[in-house]
Amino acid sequence: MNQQESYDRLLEKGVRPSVQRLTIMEYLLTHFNHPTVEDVYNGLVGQIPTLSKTTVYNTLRMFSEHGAAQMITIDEHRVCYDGDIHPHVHFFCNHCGKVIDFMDEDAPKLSSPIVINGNIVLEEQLYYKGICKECAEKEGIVKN
Amino acid sequence: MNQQESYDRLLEKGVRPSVQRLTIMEYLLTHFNHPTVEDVYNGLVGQIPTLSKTTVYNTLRMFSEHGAAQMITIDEHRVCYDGDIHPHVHFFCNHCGKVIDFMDEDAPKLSSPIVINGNIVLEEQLYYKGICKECAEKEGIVKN
DNA sequence: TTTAATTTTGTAATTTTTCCAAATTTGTTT
DNA sequence: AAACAAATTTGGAAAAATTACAAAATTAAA
Repeated sequence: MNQQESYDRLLEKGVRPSVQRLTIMEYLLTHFNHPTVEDVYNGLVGQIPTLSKTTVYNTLRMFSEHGAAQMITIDEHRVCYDGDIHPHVHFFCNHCGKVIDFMDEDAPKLSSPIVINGNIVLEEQLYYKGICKECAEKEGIVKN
Repeated sequence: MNQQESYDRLLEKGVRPSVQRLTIMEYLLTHFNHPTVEDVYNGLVGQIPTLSKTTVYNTLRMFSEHGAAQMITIDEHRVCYDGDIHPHVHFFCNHCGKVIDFMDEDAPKLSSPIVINGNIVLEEQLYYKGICKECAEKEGIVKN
């Protein structure tokens, strides 16, 4: 499916490909539900039985360092990742812990590294927190 | 010092005051360096020798739920808190892990809860990541 | 096809955070 | 102020997430 795309993404971002790295990237490019390390591991250990959780940790962190994926730390409990590296806003539901994309909202887009008071800005993120539609309906909060 | 201010903040945000809560709020209002639970605990255990770390965890989380403090989760390792609840941008240094305020930058300000696609937005945060001035100079990256 | 370099693995350790029941404190009513 | 109820705090133990690290496996280079 997204093998080629995964490969391209790694090369483009200066990440040397390997079986594990390609597979993990492919997972990100077919699962845009902001998976955690646990999710990625569980999703791939059937395919790569020897896969180590450490590898998933290292690889995802490395992807984010190379800009090949986005690290999302809104949830105080777990880090999750996003294969979509276009600027977009994230919404975190305080009730169910789900992260959803707000594509249509204005997201800050950093064209190139900027310097503010001597501090080098490499990345910016905007997120919202609140109660998602499903939870709001379930809880009977029902706001429109 | 900030006793009165601490007291007012708690009342204003609907948090029932107690010795521990007042002391913790006072700590936040005199230490704007984005302290972690650990920092707050260490800073106060001299004053309140029986202070429990659990209390600090519970209290800070509760403050943020009541809007009496901001919870910051940029650092994947530890949550930190900000007694400054005015909208402002945070900058996180990838090298030293420090969080600094960017007061002059445009921060998104949520006037009242808004609803996007049925999702209720209660809070929004914008942050930058990069390399702080000190680290940049130390590392010889020196960009201007 | 050796040798070197990189990557992966797996276990153990560390760190952060939560759980929970007992103890304490606070507030209320008499 | 004494007794009672409610809320808060405490501390130790447990859970969850993440990292360290050295050995094993894989890949690249010579």
